[in-house]
Amino acid sequence: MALFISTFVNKVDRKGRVSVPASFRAALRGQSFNGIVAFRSYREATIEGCAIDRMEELSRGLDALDQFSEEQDQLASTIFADAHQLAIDGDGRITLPPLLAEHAGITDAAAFVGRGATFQVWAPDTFAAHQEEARKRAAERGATLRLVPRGKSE
Amino acid sequence: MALFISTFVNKVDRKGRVSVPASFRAALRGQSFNGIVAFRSYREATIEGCAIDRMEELSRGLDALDQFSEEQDQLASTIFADAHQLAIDGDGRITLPPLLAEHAGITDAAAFVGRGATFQVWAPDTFAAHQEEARKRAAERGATLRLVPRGKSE
DNA sequence: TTGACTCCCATAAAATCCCATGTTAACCCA
DNA sequence: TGGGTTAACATGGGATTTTATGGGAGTCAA
Repeated sequence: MALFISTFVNKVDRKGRVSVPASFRAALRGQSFNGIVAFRSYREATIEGCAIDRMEELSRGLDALDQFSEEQDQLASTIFADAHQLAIDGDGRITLPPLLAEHAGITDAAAFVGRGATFQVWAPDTFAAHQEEARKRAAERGATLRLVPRGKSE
Repeated sequence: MALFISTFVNKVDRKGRVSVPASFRAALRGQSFNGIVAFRSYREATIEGCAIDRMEELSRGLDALDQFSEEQDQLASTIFADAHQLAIDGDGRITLPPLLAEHAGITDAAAFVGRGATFQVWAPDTFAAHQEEARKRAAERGATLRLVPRGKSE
């Protein structure tokens, strides 16, 4: 199982290219499409990213929601409509579409943030603030971590 | 199930490398990734370590939560964003990322402390103080370890 | 032609591999 | 049981490879 772990800050050059962290590339290896799928987060100023395989799962997840709910409808149009397939070039880089970069406020650097099965791409400053906030709340509710269900293999 | 037991103090060389205790390496053997996952403890001056399998379980646990809920978001950014994948080289060593080493106050030596399914990496001095403190409090409260009943799958 | 995009190459820094060595622990055998 | 031999481990240093990152040449379409 491929996991996206850790945070990497890479530079965006004047052509809009960024190196995808090597460990993320390793997690993406062996897929039908050598690249990532990216779409705007509808909640925050960040780009959501994942492997193409993941999109299929996400699609199944949407199907499980109430077909005619407003929420389902919004998610479907937000995610799939403006999702981009970004190919990884020979040097391990992708080119950020201006629309996405703008949404995240990314100009000269991008933070790739692992989240397990998915990852996010942030403007470094924005992410620092967001993470600080998340840490604070995690510390307040330290017990939350234990609520995550364990697998049977333990 | 992999078990991390006992405490080992190893030297950190000028490149930031440390030998992972042999018995810990044995516990890590046969996983999808030959290495450890490390992240800063948010309550103490130590590095938390575990096997990648454990992270995969966590990831599955996250998937069980609502994909775009705030809770899911918070956990993901606290756990995965902060974590580092540290590969074990041919000589059984890992390289400590400066950020983590700094958080734990580790400079020229590191104490690997087994905790069963996980372990911690401390600066030896800090750990000695911490352990002393823990013993004192355990004695005061007459703390006991209660055994968790086994599941059938084990 | 101009702009956007894709390859390809160059380079510096960092991560990784490889080998050598002293030391300790395990093993074997008479 | 004692002593010698091996094997495993921790640790240092050098060599090699990978990464991130910049720039230029070629391609295609409007």
